[in-house]
Amino acid sequence: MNETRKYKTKKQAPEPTLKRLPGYLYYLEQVKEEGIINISAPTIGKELELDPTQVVKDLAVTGVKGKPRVGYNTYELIHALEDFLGFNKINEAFLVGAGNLGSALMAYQEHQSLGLKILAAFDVDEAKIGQTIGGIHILEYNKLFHLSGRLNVKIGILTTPNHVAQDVAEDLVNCGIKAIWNFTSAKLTLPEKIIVQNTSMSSYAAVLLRRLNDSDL
Amino acid sequence: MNETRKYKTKKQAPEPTLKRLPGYLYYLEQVKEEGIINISAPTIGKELELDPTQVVKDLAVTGVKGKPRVGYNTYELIHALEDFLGFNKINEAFLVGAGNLGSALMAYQEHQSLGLKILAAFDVDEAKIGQTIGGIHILEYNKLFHLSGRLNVKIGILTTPNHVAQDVAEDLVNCGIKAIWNFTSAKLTLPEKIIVQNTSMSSYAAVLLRRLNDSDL
DNA sequence: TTTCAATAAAGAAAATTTTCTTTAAATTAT
DNA sequence: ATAATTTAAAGAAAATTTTCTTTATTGAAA
Repeated sequence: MNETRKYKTKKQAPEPTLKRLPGYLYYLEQVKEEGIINISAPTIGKELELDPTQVVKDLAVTGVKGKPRVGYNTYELIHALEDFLGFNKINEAFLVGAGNLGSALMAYQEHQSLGLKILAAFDVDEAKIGQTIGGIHILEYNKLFHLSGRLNVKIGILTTPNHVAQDVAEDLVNCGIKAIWNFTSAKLTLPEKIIVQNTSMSSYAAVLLRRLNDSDL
Repeated sequence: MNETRKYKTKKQAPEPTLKRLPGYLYYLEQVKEEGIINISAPTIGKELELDPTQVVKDLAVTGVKGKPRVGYNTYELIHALEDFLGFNKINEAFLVGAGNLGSALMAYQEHQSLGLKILAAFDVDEAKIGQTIGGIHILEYNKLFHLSGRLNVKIGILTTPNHVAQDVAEDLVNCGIKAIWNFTSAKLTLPEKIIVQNTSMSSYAAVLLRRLNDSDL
């Protein structure tokens, strides 16, 4: 038994579960549109091609209880999921690196449904500074340090070239950023407390291409 | 024992391994730049914060053999990885949905290092048709059917709105597409043989936001 | 040479995640 | 009311992935 963790030992949800949760949320929103009030785990599982017990276990992390013979309350479940994931509050973020991928993410409106609000973007390229993409201003990189002092932004979106990623990440940490969404290929070495979410396109491409090459001999 | 698979039972690499491989590749390219000819698994592991035996197991899928006391040949390993992942050949793709995310991916040059070549993009929006982004032409959606007859494109990149994703995916399959890189939130129901790689930003956001909310109580 | 140390490879163990079973609860039909 | 059926929840088993051990090979040093 871990004495130091006697309280607050709500063992955090496993990553595979977390990754599936937005899928449930998206599906449930469709279901709600159809006016369905209650939905069972087997029904959800059938639609999303998941084991029904897996669905039950996944949804259990939100704390919502389903009723036997009835299922879950659609509305309650949606809210619990949004709540659990933090999608229904405004999660402010800074973005660094307004290149192709960066400006894409700025323009990508869908972030809003994740409650993600990019307050400002930063770049060192004079040509980009002053521009506005998707309603987000691109500011001079150095402004990051001033702005972060006034605002309490916790999320940094990293879309710089790989070779400056580590330096920028360290700057972000010094600016009080708690979590970094890393879109670069660089392996970031940062204090343990910092949450790093690596989202490298190449990982996905790797799986896709390999499976494809596997399939045709 | 599975008699039907006596030959060709090169059990395919596990997905976690595949997802790590591009990381090795990126790191090894840096190492090569520094003129380092041989590198050991423990060294790689230290840099990438991975267990050394995990590194050995991961790299073993490429078939490259390392030498005790010496390590792997950097050059050989890079090529084996590129080969294994299919990054060093041209993987032609069509993209459907030239919205924010779609045009971002078109502009995103880094795909080239994955050997991914987007031959053309398709959209139904008159305003977008005829435009060129990142050197890729946006064509009328219906042209997809003509073009696919002449070309032998196997990869489809799906960046449409969610509500048309299923229909477009089916069209792509009918056009001979073998693998779909799905950036939408829709759950695609397609023939089993079709390889679907779901890459939903919201899954990543979910993990990031949850971990962040976990950390500050 | 001969010994020693570092390391890849192969196999075993541990941890994690998914799937399977059982149990209990709740609604509907008889 | 009562029984039957569906379903969530909890626990067990299985599968997968990661980490740990052991073994054997290779190059360097004595």
